[in-house]
Amino acid sequence: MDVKAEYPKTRAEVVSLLREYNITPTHQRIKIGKVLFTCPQHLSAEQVLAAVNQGDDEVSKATVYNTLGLFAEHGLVREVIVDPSKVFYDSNLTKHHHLYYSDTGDLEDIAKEHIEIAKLPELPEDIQIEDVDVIIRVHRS
Amino acid sequence: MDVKAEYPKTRAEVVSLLREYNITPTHQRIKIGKVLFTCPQHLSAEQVLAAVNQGDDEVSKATVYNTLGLFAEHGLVREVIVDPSKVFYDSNLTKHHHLYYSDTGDLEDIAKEHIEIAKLPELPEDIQIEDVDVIIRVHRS
DNA sequence: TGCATAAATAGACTTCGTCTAAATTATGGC
DNA sequence: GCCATAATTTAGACGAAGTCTATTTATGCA
Repeated sequence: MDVKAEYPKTRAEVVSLLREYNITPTHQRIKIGKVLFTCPQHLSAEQVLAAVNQGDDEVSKATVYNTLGLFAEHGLVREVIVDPSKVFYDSNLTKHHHLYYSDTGDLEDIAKEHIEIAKLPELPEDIQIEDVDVIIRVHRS
Repeated sequence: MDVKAEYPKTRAEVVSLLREYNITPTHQRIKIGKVLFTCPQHLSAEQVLAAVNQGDDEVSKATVYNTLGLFAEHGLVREVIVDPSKVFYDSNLTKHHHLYYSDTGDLEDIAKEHIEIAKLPELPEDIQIEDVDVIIRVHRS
């Protein structure tokens, strides 16, 4: 199920990843993909925008937001909603959970092996589960 | 551990609830408390602001935000971060989890009995857990 | 190459939330 | 009750994240 987890990804690898997920590879999308898939990480849209535009203005704000939304829709990145002020895009394609430091805003992965959900509620037939997010909110004492 | 779960709460009950949680009861805080504790519910700050100011302007925006933040700090309400565009304040004081309909934005409670977390990761000594949030994100098919 | 469609863009705009400095209200000592 | 002091509230300016619109540019297919 999990995608081949090799980082960083070359331009060609990003292109095939996009194709695999039915996303037409364009100049901008590849650029954004290369940033995201440097390593498994959590980036905000603003951070991606900044990273992509090192030096010259190459990709517009609208495109970054559109692209991240598109990637998330197609399952290429995961939206992580833990910070009330911004959403993070997670380029770790394996299933996992999150540890959030509310004092610093740091976000870390927790491998799925470390959390076991033994029971889930039964849901009506017509309901599709998108995700089961477990977020452990902590702070340093 | 769970607080007496009676809704709606009278003015006097809200006042003692505030006192119990070491919050000086003021006119505005009581008014906001009465809105929140009408029943167990999820309200955004904007919704609380609107509810409190039915008719005349009685409580300012700044006070609503300050008060909700204060209530959350003291454990009187719980901040629920599921919607990237706003935070919900949950007046259900019992432990529970959440079901979020990403298509409609609806948020429902899941009683803690329906989800069992069998294993949690070990965390460093100096880390305090604030909350373990489980959010099931769904949509109607 | 030409045409139709998809994608990208600048920048105005919206929304949620924060901040500041002033005004109001409560509190405690006398 | 009266004053000093502290706590709370306030209006409205401000900020940040994200959306929208109208236009331009790129892409792909015949």
